[in-house]
Amino acid sequence: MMKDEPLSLPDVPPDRSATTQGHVYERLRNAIMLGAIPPGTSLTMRGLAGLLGVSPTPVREAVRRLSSENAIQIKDNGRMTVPLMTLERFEELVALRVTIEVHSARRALPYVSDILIRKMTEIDEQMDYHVVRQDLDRLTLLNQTFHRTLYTANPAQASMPVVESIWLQLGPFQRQVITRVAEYYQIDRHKEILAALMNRNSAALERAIANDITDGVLRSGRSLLSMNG
Amino acid sequence: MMKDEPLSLPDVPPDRSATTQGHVYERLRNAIMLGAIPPGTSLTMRGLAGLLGVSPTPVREAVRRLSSENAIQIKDNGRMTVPLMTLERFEELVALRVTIEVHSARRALPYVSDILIRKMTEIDEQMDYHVVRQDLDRLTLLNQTFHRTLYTANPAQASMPVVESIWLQLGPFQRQVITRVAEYYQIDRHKEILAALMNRNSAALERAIANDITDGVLRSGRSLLSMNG
DNA sequence: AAAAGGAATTTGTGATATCTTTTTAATAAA
DNA sequence: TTTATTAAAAAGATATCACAAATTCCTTTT
Repeated sequence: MMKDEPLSLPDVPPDRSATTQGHVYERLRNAIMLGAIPPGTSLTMRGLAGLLGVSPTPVREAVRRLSSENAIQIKDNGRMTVPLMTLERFEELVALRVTIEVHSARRALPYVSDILIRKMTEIDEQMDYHVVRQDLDRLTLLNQTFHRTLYTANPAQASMPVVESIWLQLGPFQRQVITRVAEYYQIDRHKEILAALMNRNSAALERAIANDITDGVLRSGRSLLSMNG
Repeated sequence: MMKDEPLSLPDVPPDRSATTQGHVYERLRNAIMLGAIPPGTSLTMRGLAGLLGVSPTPVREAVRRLSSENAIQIKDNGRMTVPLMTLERFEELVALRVTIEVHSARRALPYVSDILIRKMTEIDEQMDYHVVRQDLDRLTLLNQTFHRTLYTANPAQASMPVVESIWLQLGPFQRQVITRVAEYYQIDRHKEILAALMNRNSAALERAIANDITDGVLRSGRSLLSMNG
């Protein structure tokens, strides 16, 4: 059905004492998140194993994990793909992202310290730097770090795994968006978020988070999907 | 650390053409959801494999999936447990449940048909029946079916896996709550939900869903956790 | 009797072998 | 040339094997 391609997966820091399975998981996750595996590509256990230089066993385990996060779809015949994006699915994912991240931000706010705001400000400054360099992969990761830093301020938080899963599902498609739509990152929105944090203003924070996601992702993604039909 | 126990996992319909790994997953998932595996119990791959009469390989895959759903915790040494519940974690999970289920209900409403309401009414009637019989396992499953039926009315819905994951994390603890707190199921709330659906009243629906979760789960769970310290 | 040391067992992890199903290819038929 | 048929290759799934790390249990020492 689909032409075979070389498909080189980006490297990942040679994890210290991690298991092979864990390393394969990180590697695949990173590749999916950054769009290195085009949605629709047919993947095989043995193919991935060969590509990564390991046996099928750890690949199988890593893939199971990713399928539980809905990052990889396992079809009836056992073959796997990164799911294709549709306009409907996209809008659902973005709506869910807004709901959960607003929730996470609201519940993190009481735990936000000046030190944390400082840390987030530094991340935002790094982003400004990489925006100039047009380093899209780095920007994607830094943007996630920015949000993650906020949400995990809440020590008992239970929503982070959910957020990560949604990021992962949006990732492969996001990459297409970013590549085509310049000025993707709405840095202004990050500044809004930081301002709301400094004022400990929950309503403003929720608005800023929602706007950050909506403006950055929704608008550009929507336009790309409706172009392609 | 913890005394070994027989630990018998409830049976599960001998899935038709499912894989061993899939069957093990369903079996473990069911056992966790229904509280058959006491939180804190130390589990081993080979132990589970022996218990289920299969080799360690499919067990490993099933366990990886469950750990991705945060239903099983894999410790540094590779040993596994069903995570213990704390008051903080509990409140976070319930809050997240409310947020996501309200979201899911709101987005499902436009797709709700009279036939769907009829189906949900029938499920609710089954619950009334099992409340009398005090069949707690059946009630838990029926309650989930009731909610799932609503949320999946939205054909593009992306939140169901998240909801299922939260149910699974709440499950083992829920079971303790149910066992001790009689009259757990607030059937009245289900009637409220059905009424809101019939009126296609989104605000009322969101209120009913939130109340259903809060009254049923939060109150009783909270009391149990504060009793135990 | 309590603590410490070390061997034997158990366990997680990963690779390999085997079996069955699915794909792919090649060949034959129309 | 297109379609069917069938044989070969590849792939998924599971059990088993091998190995290193962790745990358990027994012995020895204090």
